[in-house]
Amino acid sequence: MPELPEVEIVTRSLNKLVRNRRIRASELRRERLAPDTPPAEFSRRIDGSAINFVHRRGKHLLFDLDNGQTLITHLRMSGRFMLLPEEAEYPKFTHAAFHFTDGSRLIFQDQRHFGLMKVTATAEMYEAKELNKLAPEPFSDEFSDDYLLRALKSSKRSLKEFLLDQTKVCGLGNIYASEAMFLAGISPRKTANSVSRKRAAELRVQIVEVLREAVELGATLVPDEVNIGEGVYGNGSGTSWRVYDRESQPCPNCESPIIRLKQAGRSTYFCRKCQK
DNA sequence: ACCCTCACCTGCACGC
DNA sequence: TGCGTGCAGGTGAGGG
Repeated sequence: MPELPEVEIVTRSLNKLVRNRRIRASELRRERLAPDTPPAEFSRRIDGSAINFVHRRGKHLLFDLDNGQTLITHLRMSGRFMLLPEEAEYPKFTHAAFHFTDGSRLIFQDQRHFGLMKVTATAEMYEAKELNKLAPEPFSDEFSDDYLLRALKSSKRSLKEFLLDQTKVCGLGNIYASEAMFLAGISPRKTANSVSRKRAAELRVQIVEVLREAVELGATLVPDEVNIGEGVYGNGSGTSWRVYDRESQPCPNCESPIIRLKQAGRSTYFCRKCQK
């Protein structure tokens, strides 16, 4: 389910729901969920600790524990956390479970099995391969016009592919990449290094804006306390995208039909008239 | 570097 | 009803 805004909402929800709860026992039920942390080690590094704080880096969720360890999680396409009462059965595709001392359980459920976890020392977590190459956070000062322009100039790929590269811009996925390019009026087919300084500045503004808007919409939803982050995409009430998933529908600006194309095997949506 | 395809999985919507 | 096809919000690997 995740691009940056959804992960941000999940992070906030988890902080409200499980911060300070103590994990009596953890269960890595599917080993390949955490290829770098075998089940016995997984439990040894987690069990008995309390969750100090949950934060986010790019699309990764980070659970800081009070024993100096951090659980790094990526939801990929279909991963989700659920907070289950003591008596509830595990849903299908439950790949990890965290049993709290109060009897409740946080479980990680992932139909498509793409999600990933890893336990690392908190002090070293930003050196982990999952995090050490990520681009600056879009909401930080580091994500400046100069940064983006320089990154763009370093790449000959299409702008769409550039925006999906988490080492160049982090947090965008297939939906918000299309949305940001539409708002900035730039064609997804343009080469990254052909974007002018002026348009790069506009693109930066729109990337931040599209993400900020989505976080805000997500934050207005009544949180589902079992299925954490449920309904966050499309602000819970059907799609609200301007161009994404709107092939052949009228452009919100000029009414000409939205085009769908394939780039690197993935759908891109844009308006031929408004995006040059 | 780049580009492309495939792989990892399941489920759903569609057309026949 | 069933069956095949293509698609899905993410990424990493491997080959050219």
